[in-house]
Amino acid sequence: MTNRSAVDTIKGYFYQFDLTIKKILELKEDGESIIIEGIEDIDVKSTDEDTAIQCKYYAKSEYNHSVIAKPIRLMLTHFKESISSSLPAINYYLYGYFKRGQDKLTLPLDVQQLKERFLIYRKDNERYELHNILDLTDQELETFLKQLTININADDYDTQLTDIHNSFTAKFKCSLFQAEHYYYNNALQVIKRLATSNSIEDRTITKKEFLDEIDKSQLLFNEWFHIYKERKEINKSYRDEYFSTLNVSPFERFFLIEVDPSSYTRSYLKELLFIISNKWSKLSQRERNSYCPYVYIHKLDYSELIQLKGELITEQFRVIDGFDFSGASFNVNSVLQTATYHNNIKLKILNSLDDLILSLESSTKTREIYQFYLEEEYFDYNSAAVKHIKIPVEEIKDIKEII
DNA sequence: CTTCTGCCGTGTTGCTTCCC
DNA sequence: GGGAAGCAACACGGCAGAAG
Repeated sequence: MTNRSAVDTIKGYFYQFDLTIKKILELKEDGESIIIEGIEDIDVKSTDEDTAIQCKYYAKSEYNHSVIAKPIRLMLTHFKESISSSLPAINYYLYGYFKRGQDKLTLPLDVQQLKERFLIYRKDNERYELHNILDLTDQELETFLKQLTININADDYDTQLTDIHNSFTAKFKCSLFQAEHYYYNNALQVIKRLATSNSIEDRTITKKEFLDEIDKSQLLFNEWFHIYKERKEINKSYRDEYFSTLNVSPFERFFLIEVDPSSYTRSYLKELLFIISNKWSKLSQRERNSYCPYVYIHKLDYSELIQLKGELITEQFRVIDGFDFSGASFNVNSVLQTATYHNNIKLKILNSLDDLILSLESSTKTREIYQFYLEEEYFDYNSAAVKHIKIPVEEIKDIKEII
């Protein structure tokens, strides 16, 4: 039970991030903006008005006046400050999710109810009346009520999240998978950067800036996305999306794998190569279109690559790399030769990105690139004819779970 | 309905280390 | 030796749920 509250607190945070994303998407004009943690949790600056939004997520508790009383008093305090220094009026929006008890609050509020339920409170056995402390007239409280919106029937966590995913599919004309793994993931990345910035300017973003920033093929490693979704689930959804076709077509598949030199072990990589070869080649005698996959290993030491290939050959696992004899230069036709039952080529290893590009350009078959990267993408191949899937992973182990 | 609890992030304080 | 920079320990406050 030690981390019980932590999990719920994190869910509360995510609820707030999601609401932020939702509010940005709801902005009408490209130039309108939001501020994270400005006056309240989220401040919306649209052309005609400003709204300070306070967000509460109580997954397991019941609504009570006292729960939202504090935020309302904070809002009233801000209201008082803004009228006494004659700042422009802003709207206040209290957005909350509760398990039950919403019927305790009847809207709209009148001044008397506002005082009784929210402004009169006790602390350390002392009775306080905030409207008197702040010296506000009933007329002013009336104005405050006009600027205040309370919504305690907010969407629950999952509904709100599904909502956002759907907005992304509509806006970017993409699949639900892409909405979640690309746009939502990138959106979290942007929100995270804003939320952890110090200055108000850095916590501000316009709708246009936001949309431009999340609409990139580059997908960065994002620890928040990994909190939101367990690594295993992420791997499974990648697997379901890209690697679960039953009838594997005889395409030229290029697997790009990045190793982390600090944690590299040869046996682990070899195991992965065996898995790739096994799953993505067809070399039976009766197969008319036999084939095997290509592999390029990023950041692997050159001498280590030679030793690795040597070991594979010793173990009767036939690999080719386009170099036919000692001293030869890279022969693209050699590496492109069809793998068959008879020549028993199980894997084609490309030694460099240059060899990879040459092979991609010279092949006339259907080509697919699967790039697995740790922190940053390392290969771009812009061709409408070639499917290029980029998948961020944390370690080689993840690739095994995905393919 | 209020108070308590565990957790987290942040700000403060006072000390050490480093460089001039 | 003095001042600036860095760092660890600590306290504090906010959060949501649970207990009282």
